[in-house]
Amino acid sequence: MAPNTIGQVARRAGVGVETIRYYERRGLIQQPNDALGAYREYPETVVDRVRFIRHAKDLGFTLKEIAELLSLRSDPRDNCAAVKARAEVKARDIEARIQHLERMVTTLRQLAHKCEAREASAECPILDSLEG
Amino acid sequence: MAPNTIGQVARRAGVGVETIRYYERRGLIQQPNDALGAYREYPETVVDRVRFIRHAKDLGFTLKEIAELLSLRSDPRDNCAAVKARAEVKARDIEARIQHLERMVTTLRQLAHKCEAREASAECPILDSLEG
DNA sequence: CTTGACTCCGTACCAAGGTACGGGCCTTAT
DNA sequence: ATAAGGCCCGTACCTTGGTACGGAGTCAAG
Repeated sequence: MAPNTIGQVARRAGVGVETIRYYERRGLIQQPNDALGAYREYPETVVDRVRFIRHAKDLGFTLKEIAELLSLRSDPRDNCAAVKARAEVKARDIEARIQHLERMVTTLRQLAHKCEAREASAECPILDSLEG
Repeated sequence: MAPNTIGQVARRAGVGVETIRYYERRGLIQQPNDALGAYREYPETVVDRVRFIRHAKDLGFTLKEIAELLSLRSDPRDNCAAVKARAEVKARDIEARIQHLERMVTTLRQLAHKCEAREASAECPILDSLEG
C-alpha cells in the first residue's frame, strides 16, 4: 500500500498538492509530524478532512467558517445545535444574496424591455438611465 | 462656484477620492489636462460618468465590462442593440448564479432538517454528511 | 547509478476593486 | 504669513482561495 504522501492525499481528495499545503498554512489540517524518511506521511483522516472542507465550501462556507465547523466537530460537548445554527445562518445569508441578485435581474430586464419600445434614433434608454 | 477638483467630483459622485484616481488608472475616466494652477480640473461630465459606473456596477457589471459599455456609448453607430445584448447576457449570467445559490440553500435546509430528526446523542448529521 | 517523478520550503503572483501611506507642494482663510 | 486642509504621485497593502516558481533534496524503477 502506497504511503500517504501529500500527492496521494491530494489525488484521493480531488484537489491539488498546493491546495493541501495551503490548508496546512491556514491551520485547517494538522501538519503530520511522523515523517517517512524525508517525506511527510499523513494520517488517513486527512483525506476525509479535505473532503469535508470541499463540501462545506460548495455550500458557501468560507475557509474561516470551515475552521470553526472543524473545531465544533472536535468539541466533545453538544455541538450539533451550534452546527445547525450555522447552517441556518448561512442559508439566510445566501437567500439575502439571492434577493439582491434578483433585484438586479429585474432591473436589467426592465432596461432591456425599454430598449424594445424606444423610437428609432432616440438615445439608448439603458445608457441613458445609467447616467441618472 | 467651486472648481471641479478631484475632491469635488468624488463628493458629488458619492465615492472616495481614491476611487476616482483608481478609475483614472483603469482608463474609465479621462485624465483632465486643463489644470487650474497646480490642481487638475475635471469637466462637468465626469461626475455623470462616475455615477454611470456606480450604477452599472450595482447591476453586476465588472469594471472591464463597464469600460466596454462606455466605449459603446461614445460610438456613433447604432449601439443600443449591443448594449441591450449585454444587459441580457448579464441577466442570464446572474440567473445562473441564483440557481447555484438556490441549490446551496436547499441543501443547507435539508441538512438542518435532518438535525431536527436525529436521535439524541447520535452523531451530528450535518458534520457527518459533509465528510461523505 | 542514473533518470524522472515526487517532495520540501519559502516566496511571489493572480483576479477585482479598491484603500492606505508618505513626502512634498498648493490654496485658502484667518 | 502661517496653519489647515486639499491635492499630486508612486507605491504598497487588503481580501479570498488558491496557483506558480525555483532550487535543493529524495525516492523508486530500470
